[in-house]
Amino acid sequence: MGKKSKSKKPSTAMTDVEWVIMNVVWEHEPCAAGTVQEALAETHAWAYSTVKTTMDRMVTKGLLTRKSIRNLNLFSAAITPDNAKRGELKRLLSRAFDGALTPMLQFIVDEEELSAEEIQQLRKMINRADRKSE
Amino acid sequence: MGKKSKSKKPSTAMTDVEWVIMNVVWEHEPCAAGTVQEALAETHAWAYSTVKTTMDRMVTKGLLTRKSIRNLNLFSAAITPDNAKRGELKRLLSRAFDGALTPMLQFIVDEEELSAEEIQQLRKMINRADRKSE
DNA sequence: TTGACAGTTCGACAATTGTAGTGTAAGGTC
DNA sequence: GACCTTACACTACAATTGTCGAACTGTCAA
Repeated sequence: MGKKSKSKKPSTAMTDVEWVIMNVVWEHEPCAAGTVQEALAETHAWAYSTVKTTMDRMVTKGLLTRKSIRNLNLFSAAITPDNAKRGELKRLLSRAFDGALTPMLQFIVDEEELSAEEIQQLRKMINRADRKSE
Repeated sequence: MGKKSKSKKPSTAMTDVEWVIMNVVWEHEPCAAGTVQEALAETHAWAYSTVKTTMDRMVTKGLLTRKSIRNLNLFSAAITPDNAKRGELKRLLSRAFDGALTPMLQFIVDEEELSAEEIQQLRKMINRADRKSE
């Protein structure tokens, strides 16, 4: 079969806070809690312990993995960005669009008032996908 | 200006359970908690009080409105399906795609392996949107 | 009037989430 | 060796969420 075998893990749902942290981890992994906290200092004034606690919990949930070297904790993502996105998309799809993709696309196209440029790009994407799938 | 003035209310985020209930309310509003509970009996074995409590909380959150007649509570949605979808989409967008629409569309087109038919439909949507926006 | 019902209100409880303080162990610096 | 800085582990706590049971209250028919 030509299908890529994708997302096996249900990629546990993430809260907003977790997404914020996850995004930083993807960018810096493997990284310490302090690194993440500093990276977020501008946008989120979270105490070190807040970040750390959340990250520990994310390990428990299987969102991150931890590797301890001496007294240093290095965290890495346990799921890929694509996996996470896929999960999120799927959740949105089933909650709000009864699981059907086309209506969702319809909604976006109708509601989001795409700019001419966006439309252009989208058209290109489609052509590419089309060529690939035939 | 030509833009429709849309979504003013931030349409509070809804949990999964709330979405399930909301979907039923949209279909039956105005309706009693019992109606909702029955409608969901097949898919979710929730006790009446579970449904009722959740709906009461949704009123507090501004997701539903309540009108009491005697000892009957009739609930209605305080937000439209479109509003809710828009909110959800927006949240997804900012969490997972850094707020950018095109990358998200890109992701969907790439990852979701659209069928030839879906592609066809999408193409149609775009053409329509395109014509409208010029 | 008395049930049988449908619907209501209240309170409860465990789990999860958002947020952070505190005390402690490890490592580098003079 | 005495210190200071880091990063850690542990604990805490209020708010929100998912789930109900129990007890109370209108209604309507026998």
